[in-house]
Amino acid sequence: MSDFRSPLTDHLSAFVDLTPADRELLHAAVSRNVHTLAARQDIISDGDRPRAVNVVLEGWAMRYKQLSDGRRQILAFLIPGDLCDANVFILKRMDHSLAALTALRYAEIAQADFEDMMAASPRIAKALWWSELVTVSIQREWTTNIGQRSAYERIAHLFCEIFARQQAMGFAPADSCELPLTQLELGDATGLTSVHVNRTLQQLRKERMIELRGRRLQLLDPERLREVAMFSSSYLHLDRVRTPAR
Amino acid sequence: MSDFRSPLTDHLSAFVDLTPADRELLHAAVSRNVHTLAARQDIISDGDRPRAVNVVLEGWAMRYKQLSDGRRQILAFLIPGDLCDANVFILKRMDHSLAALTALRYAEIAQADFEDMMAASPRIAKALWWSELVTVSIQREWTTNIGQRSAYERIAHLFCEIFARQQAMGFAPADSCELPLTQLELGDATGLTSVHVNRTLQQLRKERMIELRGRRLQLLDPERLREVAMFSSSYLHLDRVRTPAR
DNA sequence: CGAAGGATTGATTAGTCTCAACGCAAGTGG
DNA sequence: CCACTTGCGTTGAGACTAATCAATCCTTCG
Repeated sequence: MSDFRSPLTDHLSAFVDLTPADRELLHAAVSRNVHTLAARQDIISDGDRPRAVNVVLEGWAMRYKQLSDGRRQILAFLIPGDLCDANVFILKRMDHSLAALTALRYAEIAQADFEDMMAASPRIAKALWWSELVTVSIQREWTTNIGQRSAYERIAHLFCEIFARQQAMGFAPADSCELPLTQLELGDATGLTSVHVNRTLQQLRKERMIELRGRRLQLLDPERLREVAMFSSSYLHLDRVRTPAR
Repeated sequence: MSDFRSPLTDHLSAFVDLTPADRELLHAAVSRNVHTLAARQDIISDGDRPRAVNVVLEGWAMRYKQLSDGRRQILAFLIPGDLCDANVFILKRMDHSLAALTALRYAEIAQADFEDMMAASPRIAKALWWSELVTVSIQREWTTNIGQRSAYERIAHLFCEIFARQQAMGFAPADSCELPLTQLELGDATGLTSVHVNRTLQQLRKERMIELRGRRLQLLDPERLREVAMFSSSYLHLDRVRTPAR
């Protein structure tokens, strides 16, 4: 029975085979200090001293930066299983904020627990670093997305990524996935206005590539979507390493 | 006499106090395997298997991504002392490329040496992670820069960053620094065409904020430049302020 | 001296933003 | 249960930023 599954173990399993002991460790770490938060509340704000490693358990969160004149850039979407900032302790202050996008459940892992866990299991340590490196890789892809692609390609690319990540976590049945974002949020993530996001979505719909109802994204033609987005999932590094689980 | 100074020790000293033993370790790591490369040559290409941690010793390098249709996004500029990708070994394939922008001297640190060094000195380990976290932080700022700022603000911001980083390393006398980049490269870094970069530079010049001759950038009015760029150096996490090079 | 890469300029166009209004659905308080 | 509010999506017109295309000019360098 109890095999200690959690979003975190599922997330890390995309990269390494965890032993039952690993799972137990991770489960414990993620159970000690669980919080809930309403949508739109900050988990931690720009300028704060980092307290802990946060792990999303339920709901979506985001990383964002606000310019002095109010413009906001969303830097990342965090879905269940995602970690925020392994090793943030090293930095004295947050240079951006984390906030709940939906009602959120998340766990805080204290610095000491985090370090103990990495010391206790080389597999966990490796998986955590993998997760961290993937985060950076995604950030680079976002820079490229915003810097080089047109609005149309950009939204298509974001959708491919969001779908691929949820699929990797095993919670994307068939060709659809959750998308609990407003058009304003999509705009702040892609460097577009919500008005233009709206028109771009209409075009994607008209061309029968996507359907968007409620908080669900339906990919009607994933192949063509990936093509117009020039999407290749390699930057997500979803290649499993099979280390003999002992 | 030999106090084992190198661009790498200078870089890491922006964050921690290194002991003489630390410096010696770092110096050794960076001396074992030094390469030179002509401008425009790849150090390592997208899709390659990561070999080693690279450290820039002389000249500038860049991190970039190329879309399938040829568009290129420059993701980062690397100056002497900068490390490329601590722990890349964990990933199987590069998801972007590294290339020399100018004639380049760089060192390769083998995986084993890198890990030994981190194990041998907690200060070095911490400093290396600091460096890694700052890299990510800069990447997030670039996303924000491209996503939210106008061409004018964007170029101004990039210049502020380039200047601040060189100043932190102690090789920016007064209000000027190196800028060995073509307008095309500036464009690929900021998501603009070289033509528009050219016009934006003219405006910055006309307004007496910068001067740009040869491969040098002169800040005529750093204060105002920072203001229009909405630049705050906090994301560089230069917690320790360097004393000017002697 | 000629070639080549880079910078500059001009004219035109495309893509995205701005502003402003309106529609619709869900939630709230009386 | 209705009137009101609020948040989000949609639409239109017009303005403006940045891209495109195409020369031309400079500089550097072999």
